[in-house]
Amino acid sequence: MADRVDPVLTSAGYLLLKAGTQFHGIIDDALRTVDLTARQFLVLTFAGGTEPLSQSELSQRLGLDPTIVLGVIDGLEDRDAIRRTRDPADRRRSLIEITAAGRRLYTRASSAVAAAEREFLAPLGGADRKALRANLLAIMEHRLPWLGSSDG
Amino acid sequence: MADRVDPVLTSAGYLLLKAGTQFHGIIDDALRTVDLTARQFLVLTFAGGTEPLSQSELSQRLGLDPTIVLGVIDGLEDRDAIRRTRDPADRRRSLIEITAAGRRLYTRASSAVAAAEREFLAPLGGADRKALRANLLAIMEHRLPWLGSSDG
DNA sequence: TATTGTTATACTCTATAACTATA
DNA sequence: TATAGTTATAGAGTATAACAATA
Repeated sequence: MADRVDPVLTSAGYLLLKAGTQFHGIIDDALRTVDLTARQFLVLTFAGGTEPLSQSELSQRLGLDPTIVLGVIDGLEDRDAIRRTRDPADRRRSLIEITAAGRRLYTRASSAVAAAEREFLAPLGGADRKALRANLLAIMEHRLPWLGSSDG
Repeated sequence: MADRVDPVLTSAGYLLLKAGTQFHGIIDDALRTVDLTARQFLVLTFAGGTEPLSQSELSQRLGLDPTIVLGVIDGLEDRDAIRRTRDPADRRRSLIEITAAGRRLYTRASSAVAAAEREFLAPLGGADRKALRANLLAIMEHRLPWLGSSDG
């Protein structure tokens, strides 16, 4: 099958590209029900982590320009989902923490995202889903160093 | 490992998102050696297919606005990589065909892309690479209908 | 002198609407 | 009347550079 189609169009790389952009659109749609963008959702995810992050750390992990992160943070702060606190140890840095309201929002948002992911991966059986995740993790682990594969 | 990281950040969906955007950057870099963008490369790929496509068909397959496709086509035509021909059966449509020079360019470009893909997938062994591609194909097949899984 | 966060500005990219020609 | 392609324009999104506060 698909013999008359250019091999590029069935390559892992091309499919990865298309899967990424399509899934991005899908979670944006799913998150619209809680009035969040994918980008805001990710900021909220990082803000809910164990250690508070500064804005510059956040921009590194998101792979976004600091000036863009700024706007996202402003929006989430206006909605009382996150809070800025000056770092006492270095008063230049502002630490981003999630609020109680932000946590409630995040709970609703992440269940919407999880549902969208389930639907997106529906063509795969359980074993294949697991294999896909493991393979993606193997590829991306060293590109997302803060996943912290082995530091105490 | 990674127990202190939010489950969202190790989910298949999130990894897919990051893999997609990072790989996009990687092929843009790789294609810079032949002075092409990822988008131009894909247009060239479709233009080199068995049947000539119109601009509107092209925009459907690329998932891009027709006005954007227009600009890409203009650029590739200026470089004599593709050629516009009026469809004799419907003189409103302009069919996009690849030229001989375009084919030479495509050959160089696709080997650059293939090398980038090999490097990107390097953490995976042969069996895992095959599994990844098969899983992505299973997910995307019905979302990329022109892959034509079974039409004569 | 370097860095964090911020603001203001310019630039690129994308989408919208209007137009021509074909059907 | 509807569609393919084109053009012009407006809008969103992004990056660049300059500034204030802190180190």
